[in-house]
Amino acid sequence: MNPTVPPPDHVPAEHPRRAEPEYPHRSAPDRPRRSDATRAAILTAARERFAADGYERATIRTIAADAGIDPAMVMRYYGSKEKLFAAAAEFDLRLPDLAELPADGIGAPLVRHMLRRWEGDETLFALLRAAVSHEAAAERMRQIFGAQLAPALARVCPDPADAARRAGLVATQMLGLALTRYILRLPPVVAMSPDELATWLGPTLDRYLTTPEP
Amino acid sequence: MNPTVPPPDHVPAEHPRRAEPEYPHRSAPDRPRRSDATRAAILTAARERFAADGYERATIRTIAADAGIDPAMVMRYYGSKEKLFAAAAEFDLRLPDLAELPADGIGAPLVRHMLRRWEGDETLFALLRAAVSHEAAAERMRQIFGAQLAPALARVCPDPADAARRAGLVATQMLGLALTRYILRLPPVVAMSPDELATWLGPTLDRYLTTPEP
DNA sequence: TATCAATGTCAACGCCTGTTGACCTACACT
DNA sequence: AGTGTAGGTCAACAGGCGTTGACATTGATA
Repeated sequence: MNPTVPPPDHVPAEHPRRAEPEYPHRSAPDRPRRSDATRAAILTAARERFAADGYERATIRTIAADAGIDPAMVMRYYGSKEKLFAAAAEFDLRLPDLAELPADGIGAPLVRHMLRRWEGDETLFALLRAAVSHEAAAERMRQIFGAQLAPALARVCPDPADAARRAGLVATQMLGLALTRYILRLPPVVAMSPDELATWLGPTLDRYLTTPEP
Repeated sequence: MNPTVPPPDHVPAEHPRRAEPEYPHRSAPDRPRRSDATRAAILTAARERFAADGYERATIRTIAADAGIDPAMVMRYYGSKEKLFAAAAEFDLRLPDLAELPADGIGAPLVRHMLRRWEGDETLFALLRAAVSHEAAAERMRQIFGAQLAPALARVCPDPADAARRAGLVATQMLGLALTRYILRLPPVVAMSPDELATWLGPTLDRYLTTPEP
């Protein structure tokens, strides 16, 4: 034993093994990496699998197989299944500026926008399927609600004080639509066209947003 | 070899091993069995676990442990995890006769009834959590919709021809409420009282049920 | 060209799962 | 009293899971 070694009162640090190198010799840390294609393929496959199968049935192995790479690469680039999901479940509702719409007719366009968003991006499937039995995913949904939907709706609420409650009411209807149409696939809800749905649900949303406190 | 034995061209039947004995010597096949308490304990534990964890995270082993018995008993009495879920997910909405209510005020009582039903019986939690990533459970939800909700609502629809569509619209709102309040736990929705929710959502349901085709 | 980190491959680990078969125990009937 | 069967226990199986470590290959930099 060499008595000159530093005393062991320091933490052995994170011991990052071979996780996610830091590129210390590069000037721009966000420069494109040679592995970007692989990372993207993993993320795409992950979204597909999480969307189709939910969190627990989607496995690292099948995701890797879909992406045409080794399961170990998934661990290398994303650390764990949990973190892979967190990366795959990033989502932007892309809500338009609702103040530009006629104040009493926001509902129908909003329904149409959400239907397009659901049908064009499977990330929301992945999120909802996972959120139902996975607390981290549920937290992510609450976050999207609080950071994206609620603020956008607050701009068109007559009384900003209870804007959160009104946004919550809107969420019950919008998420219920997605659940019954895309996940449970209740036949009558599947059969209706986006325009029909907008016509029926639009006034509901308008009432939740603008009707004075009952 | 006895040549009088029947020729072997018959199917060896189901080969039920030791599954679910038939009680051939008893007169009443549905007489109470000595194992009824165990069966009930299994079913109760199964509902709790399926409700809390969803289909895949709920394991036969933990369910058996909750019930204080051996995992093999679960297999003996219910055959497989799939069949255990099918047994645990039996559900009756217990909808009242809606025709007895004032025709234009069905919505609010209906909301209150459904909230009571959700809070008093975890079976619906089990069903919804499982249905999102389990096709058999989704089919069960469609079945409850088609056999219980839709017929009850059809009795109060002005035009029975599109009663199914109106029931579908009601389902979007009711299931969306359950999803956001009990599963995702969106704070504003959790915070509202049953009466507040009935006041807000009641008119929505009334409109879906009674408004002329838009 | 030599070097070394980034990228990728392969095989295995420990754990947990649904399910099964062999084996006891205790009750209800004759 | 004796016997057959329902009820219950135990240990193991085969397979899948997330995850890891050792090793090979590639390509940009020096």
